[in-house]
Amino acid sequence: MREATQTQPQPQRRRRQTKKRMTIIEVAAIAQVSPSTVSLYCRRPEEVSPSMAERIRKVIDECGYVPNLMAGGLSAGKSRTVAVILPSITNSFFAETYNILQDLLHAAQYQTMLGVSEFNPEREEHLIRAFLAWSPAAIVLTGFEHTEGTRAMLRSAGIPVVETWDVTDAPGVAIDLSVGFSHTDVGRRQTGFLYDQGSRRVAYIGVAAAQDTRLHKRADGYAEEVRQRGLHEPMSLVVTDVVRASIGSRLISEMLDRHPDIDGVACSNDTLALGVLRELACRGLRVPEDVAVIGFGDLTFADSTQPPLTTIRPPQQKIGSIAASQVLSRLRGVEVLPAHQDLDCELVVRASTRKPA
Amino acid sequence: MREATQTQPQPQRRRRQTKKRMTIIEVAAIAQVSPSTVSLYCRRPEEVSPSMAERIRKVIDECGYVPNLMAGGLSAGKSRTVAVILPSITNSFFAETYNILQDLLHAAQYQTMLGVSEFNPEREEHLIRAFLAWSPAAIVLTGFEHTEGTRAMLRSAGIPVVETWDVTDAPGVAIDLSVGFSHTDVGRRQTGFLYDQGSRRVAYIGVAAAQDTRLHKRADGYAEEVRQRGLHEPMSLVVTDVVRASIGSRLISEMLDRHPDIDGVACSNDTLALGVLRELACRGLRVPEDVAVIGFGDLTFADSTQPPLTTIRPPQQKIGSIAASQVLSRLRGVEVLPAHQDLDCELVVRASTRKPA
DNA sequence: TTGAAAGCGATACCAA
DNA sequence: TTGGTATCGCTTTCAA
Repeated sequence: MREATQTQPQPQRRRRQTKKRMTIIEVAAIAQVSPSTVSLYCRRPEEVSPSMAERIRKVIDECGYVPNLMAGGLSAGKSRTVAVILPSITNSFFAETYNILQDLLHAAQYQTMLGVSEFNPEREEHLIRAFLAWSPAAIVLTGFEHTEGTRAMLRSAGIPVVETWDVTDAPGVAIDLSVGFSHTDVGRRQTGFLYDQGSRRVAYIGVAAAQDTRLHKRADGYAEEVRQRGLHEPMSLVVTDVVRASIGSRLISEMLDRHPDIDGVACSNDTLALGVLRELACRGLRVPEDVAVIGFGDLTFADSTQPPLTTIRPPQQKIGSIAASQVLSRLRGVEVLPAHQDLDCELVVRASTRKPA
Repeated sequence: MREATQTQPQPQRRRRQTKKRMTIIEVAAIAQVSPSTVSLYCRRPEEVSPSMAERIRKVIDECGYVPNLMAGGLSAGKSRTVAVILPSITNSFFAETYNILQDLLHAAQYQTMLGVSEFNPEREEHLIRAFLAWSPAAIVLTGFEHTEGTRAMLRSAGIPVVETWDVTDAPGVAIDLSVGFSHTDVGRRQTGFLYDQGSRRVAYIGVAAAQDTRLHKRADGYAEEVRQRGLHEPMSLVVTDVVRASIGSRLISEMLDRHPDIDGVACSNDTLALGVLRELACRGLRVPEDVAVIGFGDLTFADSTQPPLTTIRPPQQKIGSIAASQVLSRLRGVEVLPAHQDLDCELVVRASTRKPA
C-alpha cells in the first residue's frame, strides 16, 4: 500500500523507497576527495598517495561502504565473477574441486557462481546462457561435451574458458584451456591392476547419467586392457541410473548370473563398489580371495568399507587449483602454459584386492 | 598494442575494443519499436500487445539477444540473484538442498550464487559481504549461528532471508524466515529407538567442525533421552575434525575402551557410522546383536553397509523446496505463512538395529 | 499500449 | 597523483 499523500514534494522524484546503500560519491564527499580517486583506491590502492589512501580507507571502514558491483561491472563491461558448472555435487568427487576453486578465486577477489548441470548438455547450455548475462570474467566447465550452442556462445564471449576433469589429444576439441586426466587410462589401470594382483577374469560395472562420456571412456579403457591381456572377452555392464550403492548390488548379481566365474570387478564409482562388496558378502564370496574389487573416486568412506576399498583417486583438488590459476593467469594477461594439463590419478591399494605379485 | 593511427575520428571515443554484445536499443531499432517496449516485453510480456510482442520475440530469437543483467540490476536497484550459503557440499546432506533450490529459483528466473562457509561464521560473514555487493534479491543461509556483523548487514539489506536446517522457538533468534527441523529431537529419537529395540547402554559419538552447533544439539538430545530413561549416565565422545569414516573407527575404539559394556551407538553422521560398523566387525562384535548402530543422514551408501544402516533421514529436498517457495512468495509480496517451518525427519530402519519390541 | 527521458553507481579516459 | 566527465545498458516514471 502506498501513502495517500506526500507532505512535501521531494526535490527529485524518488524511484525507490528503501533505505539506500552508500555510494562512492558519498564516500568521496566525506573523505573530501573526488569519486575517481576513491574508485582508483578500491581497484589499485598502490596508485593512490598514502595520505589519501588512509583517509579513504577510514571512511570506507567507518561507513561500511560496499561497492555496487553491478554498477562497476556495467561500466567496466565485465564483472569479477567466474561461472562454474559441475555435473553434480551430491556424493561426487566434483564438490571438492569447487571448494578449492572458490577459495582461490575468492582470494583474488572474484566471486564464483555455481551451476549444476546433472550431466545434461542442454541444461548446461541453459545455465551458461543465464551466466553470460552477468558478463563473467571467465567460465569453468566440466568435460568437453557441450552443445553447439554452448560452443558458439563461449567463442563469441571472448573470455577464458577452462574445461576440467578430462583430457584430449584431438585438436579443436578443447574450447580454450583445460585441466584433467585420462579416463581411458583410469579404466585401463583399474583393470590392469586386477590382473596384476592375480585376477584372470575381470568384469566392469558402471552406473551414470546417460551423457556421462567420462564414464564411457573408463569403460573403454577397461575393454582395451582386457583385449590386450587376451585372457577373455570384455564383460561389462553399464547402465543409466542415479548412483546409489544398491545398484552396485543389483549389477554384480546380474553379472554373476551371466558370468559366475569372474574373479575381479572394476567399478565406475566407489559408491557402486560398496554395493558390490555387500552383495559379494551376502553370497558368501570372499573379497579379495574369490573376487577382487576396485573402485574409483576414493570417496570419504572408501577406507572403511569391509574390506577397505582399493580405488583410484582422481586429483580433485589439483584440478581445482590449476583451473583457478589458469583463469587468473589469463585474466592477468599472462600466457598460460601448458594450456592443457594432463594430471595423474593415484592408485590407492587397500584390502579389497590382493597384493600384486 | 594499439593502432597507431585512426583513419577517421570516431563520432564518440570508444572505451573498449572487444566485439560488443547486442543491446536492447539495437533490438528495438530492428523491431522498430522503442527500447522501453522491448524492456517491458522482457519483464512482463503480457502487457505488450500481441503483434508487438511477436515482432520483438522474433528479433530477440534471431539475434540471440541476451539482456545485460548488470545494467538491469543497476537500474532496478536489485538483481534477480539469490545468494545461498552452505556449510559444506562434500559428502554432506546439504548438497541436495542446493540442487532443489537452484532448480526452483532458476525456473522463476533467479540465479543462485553458492558460497561454502566450512561451518565458519567469519567466513560466512565474508561471503555475505561479497554477495551483498551484487544486490541479491534474497539470501538463504544454514542455521542460526551468525556473527553480529552478519546480522547487522542482513537487517539493513532489507531483503528476504531464509535460515535453513534448524528450528528455534526462541523469539528474535531467526533473522526473518526459516525452515528446518529439530536436531535435539533427532538426537532423542536416535537414542530412544536404540532403547526401544533393546539396547540398555547407549553411547553417542560425533565428529564435526568446531562451530557445528547443530551437531551439538543432537548430542544434547542424546543426553536428555539417556537421563530420561535413567538406565545409565550419558557416554558421549564428540570431537572436532574432518568427517572421515576412519574417525568413526577411532572413536568407537576409544568408547569401547572406556565403556566395554555398551550395546548401542548413535552416530552424528552416516559416514562415521560406517567406520563404527567396520571397527565392530574387526573386533568380532556382531551388529545388531552385540551392539546396535544408528546413523544420521541416510547418505547414498547407507543402504549398502554391512549390515545396512538404520538411520535418520533429514528432509533435505523439502528444506530446499520450502526455502525456495518462501523466497519466491516474499519476493512476490505474498505473506509467508508460517514464517518458520518445522519439518519431520524420517526414521529409516534397516539391519544395524534389532526390530523394536 | 507505447515512447521519451532521467537516472542507477560505478569506471576509465583524459587533462590538470 | 588527482579530478572532471562521458558513458555502460537497462528500468521506471510519466506523458502521449
